[in-house]
Amino acid sequence: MQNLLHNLNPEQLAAVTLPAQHALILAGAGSGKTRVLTTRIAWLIQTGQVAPNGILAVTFTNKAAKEMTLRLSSMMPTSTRGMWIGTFHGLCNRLLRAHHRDAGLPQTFQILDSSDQLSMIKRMLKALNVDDEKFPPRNLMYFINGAKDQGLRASDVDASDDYNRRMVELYDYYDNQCQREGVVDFAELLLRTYELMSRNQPLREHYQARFKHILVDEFQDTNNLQYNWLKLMAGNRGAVFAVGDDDQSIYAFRGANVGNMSAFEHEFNVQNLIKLEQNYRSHGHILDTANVLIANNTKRLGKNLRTDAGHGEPVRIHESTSDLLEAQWIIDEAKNLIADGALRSEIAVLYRSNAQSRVIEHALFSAGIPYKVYGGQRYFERAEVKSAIAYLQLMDNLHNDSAFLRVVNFPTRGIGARSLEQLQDAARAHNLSLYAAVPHVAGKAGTSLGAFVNLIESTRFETAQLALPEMVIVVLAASGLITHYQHEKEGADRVENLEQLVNAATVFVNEEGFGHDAPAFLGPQSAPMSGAGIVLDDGSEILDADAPLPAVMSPLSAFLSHASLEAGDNQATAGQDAMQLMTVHSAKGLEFDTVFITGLEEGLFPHENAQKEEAGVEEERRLMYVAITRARQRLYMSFSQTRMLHGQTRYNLKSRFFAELPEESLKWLSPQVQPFYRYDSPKAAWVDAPAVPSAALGMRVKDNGWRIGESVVHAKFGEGVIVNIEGGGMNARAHINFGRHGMKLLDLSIAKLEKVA
DNA sequence: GAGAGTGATATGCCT
DNA sequence: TATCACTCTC
Repeated sequence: MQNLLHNLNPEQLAAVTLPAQHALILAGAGSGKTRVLTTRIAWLIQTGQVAPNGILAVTFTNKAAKEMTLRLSSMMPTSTRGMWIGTFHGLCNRLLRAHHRDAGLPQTFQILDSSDQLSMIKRMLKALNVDDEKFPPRNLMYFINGAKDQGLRASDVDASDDYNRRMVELYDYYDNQCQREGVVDFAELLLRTYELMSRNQPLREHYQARFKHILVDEFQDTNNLQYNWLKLMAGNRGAVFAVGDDDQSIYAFRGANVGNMSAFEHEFNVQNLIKLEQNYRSHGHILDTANVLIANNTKRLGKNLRTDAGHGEPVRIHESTSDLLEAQWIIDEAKNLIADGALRSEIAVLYRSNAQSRVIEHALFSAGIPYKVYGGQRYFERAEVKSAIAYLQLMDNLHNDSAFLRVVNFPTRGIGARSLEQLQDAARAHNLSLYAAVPHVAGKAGTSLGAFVNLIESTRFETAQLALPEMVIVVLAASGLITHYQHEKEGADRVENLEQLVNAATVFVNEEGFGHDAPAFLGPQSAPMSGAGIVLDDGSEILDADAPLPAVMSPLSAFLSHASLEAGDNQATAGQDAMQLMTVHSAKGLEFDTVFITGLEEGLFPHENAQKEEAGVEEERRLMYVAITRARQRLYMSFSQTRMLHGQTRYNLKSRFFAELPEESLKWLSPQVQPFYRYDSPKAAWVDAPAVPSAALGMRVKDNGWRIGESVVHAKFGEGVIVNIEGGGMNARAHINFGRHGMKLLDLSIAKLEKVA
């Protein structure tokens, strides 16, 4: 025990040893949040306050859940079995499998990922003859997910006008279609579980009695449905231990509601609020920079990080004349660091949007420095893997129309659009799934479709007794996928990815505790009821979702869930020591010795789409805060006067955030850099910025004395950059980017502009 | 049914 | 600018 609590600072210790009541832990960046969370669990168990199966720990990502499990098992002599640690979606999946009947789902229901969902919506709109110009599939998807995230079914949504009424109808139709096919989207996993628990009292009480302690990671990222889900699971017995950082809330755009933190405090009458403000990650100047910046936000719960590490190096700021030179500077600087012994993997280059990575990648590539870009395509999202998965899905659930359509003619087997149209008509006419409607299609189309059905049937028969990995092998061959890609000229990688699926299945079966001989198909074996089950109103007893996985779902169903819920690593191929490139969003939760924050320009960071409302700018500021706090020892920030974006050169002002940083922690590296557009030194421009297109170099300068790219000051709008000049002489007018005041068109002979020295 | 051509479109992205 | 989804053509 002493061991366990050893080395905790007073705040951490206080948090870990709080009584069994609701608690809100404000955990700053680098303050040992995960440590507190895991130690709390270990402490609760070791002091005998709760049995492992009384613990429910919820995270957002699989990575976080794994990390937590890993740390716990190294911390505790007893195993972590019995505890529920997982993502919201993973836990809901488990509950829904165990209670699929009560939830109104088939045992083998399947999970749609976002792309499946979108194609499903497109298909539906086409079938309903809806104008997809007027109702873009993507918008409908956001509409549906947004509603579900609020806990609203179609019948709960208020539709004020015709357009929304139609959206609601489509939402309803979509839900029905999902139900017919036995598929659920991500939001549905949560909503369905929420509804199940609200409706079914014995079930609810069973789990409420069981989970005495509910711990939530990244609480600031919860949406309203997740918040209510937690409330429901806690009932009035469970103690909720919520850990989060309002200053790191950067996912409002996908429904996260920071307001849940203060709502939690009030609604749960939280008596225990603890702030973890001791930072173990960053040097002083870096931390000061973060603190001073975030203090500009008005809506905060209030928190200030401190460190025992010294000031360290100042935060270095670099200005360049073009994005190309910015990239070059990063490389020069990184080279020096590497020469001084820095690990490449400890150098991260962060940017606000993905489009910015290209220039940097190019420069790194030319310089021969290994690098990794985060955020690429993940394993289970690859087209060939999705197709293989679709065959498996179809075999597990013949009514999954999405899976059917994906593979019915892939590899091609002569089933064209016309045949499918007939099939879809037949399916609609008889209210059947596509698969079931095949016998209703006559003629040639019927024959070729029948052949496909035979293929699926015979493969099912052939694999009925096989274990999952063997089944995958058979399916890969029988489907013709392997052969198809073997004959394609660039198909070698794809064949390899497909073969990888067998490994993935093997690993999965072993890790999840299915016997490795367990037939993939076998439905759940009924687990012995030892009074541990849940007794329903009618006296019948059902499984606790805690029953061993094989009792809850077949290996195949489990594997398919896994493929949807964990699409795989988001990281580029691992391997050698390489520099790390990623967006600020994906850097959350990571840390590096050296961090470059690039593209700090008005319109980019803060992003122009966020500038309209104050809430948007505050979120951008939090994003900047996240970026800064990733750095341990060295932090660089850079911006560029010009940048190529969408094929156009943009002239940006430096980010407003610079004005919010503490000057004493900064070191401006390039005060001497002459802007290439300096009126009196056009020559220097060519030396500094060879990449800038001629139009930008003031070729259009007229006798009005102003040129494109020049910085100006306006009495009312402040500092700006001339982006374009129309006309000449007395009629000259200039488009000027005034950053937060936006783009203005000013008459040069009237507007009182001053040059920036 | 594959490949060329077109045109829209371009924050952030976990499950 | 570059990508992607989708349509058109042979």
